Amino acid sequence: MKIGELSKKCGLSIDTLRFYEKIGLLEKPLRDGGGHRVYDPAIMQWLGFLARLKETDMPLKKQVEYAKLRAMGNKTAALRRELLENHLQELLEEQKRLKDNINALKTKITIYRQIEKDIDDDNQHKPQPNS
Amino acid sequence: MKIGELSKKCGLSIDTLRFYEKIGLLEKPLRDGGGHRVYDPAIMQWLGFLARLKETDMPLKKQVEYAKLRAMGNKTAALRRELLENHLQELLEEQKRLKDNINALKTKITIYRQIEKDIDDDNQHKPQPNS
DNA sequence: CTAAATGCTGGAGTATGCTCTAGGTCAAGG
DNA sequence: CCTTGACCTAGAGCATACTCCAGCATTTAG
Repeated sequence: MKIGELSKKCGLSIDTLRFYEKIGLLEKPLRDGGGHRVYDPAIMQWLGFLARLKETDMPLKKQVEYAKLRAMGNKTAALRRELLENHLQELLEEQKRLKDNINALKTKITIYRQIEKDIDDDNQHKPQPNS
Repeated sequence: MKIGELSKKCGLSIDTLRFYEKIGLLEKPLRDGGGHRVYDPAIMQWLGFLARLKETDMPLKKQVEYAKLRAMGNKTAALRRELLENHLQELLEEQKRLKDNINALKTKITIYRQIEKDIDDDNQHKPQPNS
């Protein structure tokens, strides 16, 4: 699979794929006779996992850290698990913050509804000048 | 209240306060004889609200949009409510995504525990070379 | 065989959200 | 009076995560 095809399949731009390779998130793929990258289809699994990490806003640096451990094989499983557990902790805290913020926002919106209602009430008492 | 004091009270750096003023997130404060900014303590409420929006990753552009409406008075209450309701929608979606990602991460971590266990089991059968 | 499409590299550019610097001015204590 | 600390402006610089560009090589369809 060449880079254009992979790009279409995984939804990342060609530039992004090359960028990810440059920063060490993707292993350097084999090259064909003309020097073009040739990807093993198995890279899709990895890209899918990276997409998960990305969706949770894990910074690229941490993703790269993870990738480096992964490249070292099964013996780094414990370290990788720790890294993911730390990240999970952060996500759980984020979830808590998000809940709080959603509640605060709902309250604020309720207040706005009240303001709008008050204005309406006011208009009923004092009809507008142009009416 | 001068900028240094406000900075300490609200937790934003002096530079950030000036930056927020520049982009229109904070109204231009009065100045004293020497041209130094003098803030009304009421600004703390506004900064508190902005902190909420920031915590939910509302981009500064949107915050500025909100600030502009706010500066126009109560007649923009409905528009501001809409803006907040849109943002709330996004947060609810974010909450859903976060939940999914947390579950996926938990699964992944469980898999790692299994790998670690397998390695351990393996070591029991084939004691290490250096033992 | 050739033209269009695809790929290559290195490096510059972009957007966001600050953060820092240079080169001053202003205010308060010793 | 003079030093020190807080403040001022305009503009440069930084981290993150891409995104685009120039200029050239390779591949593929007709």
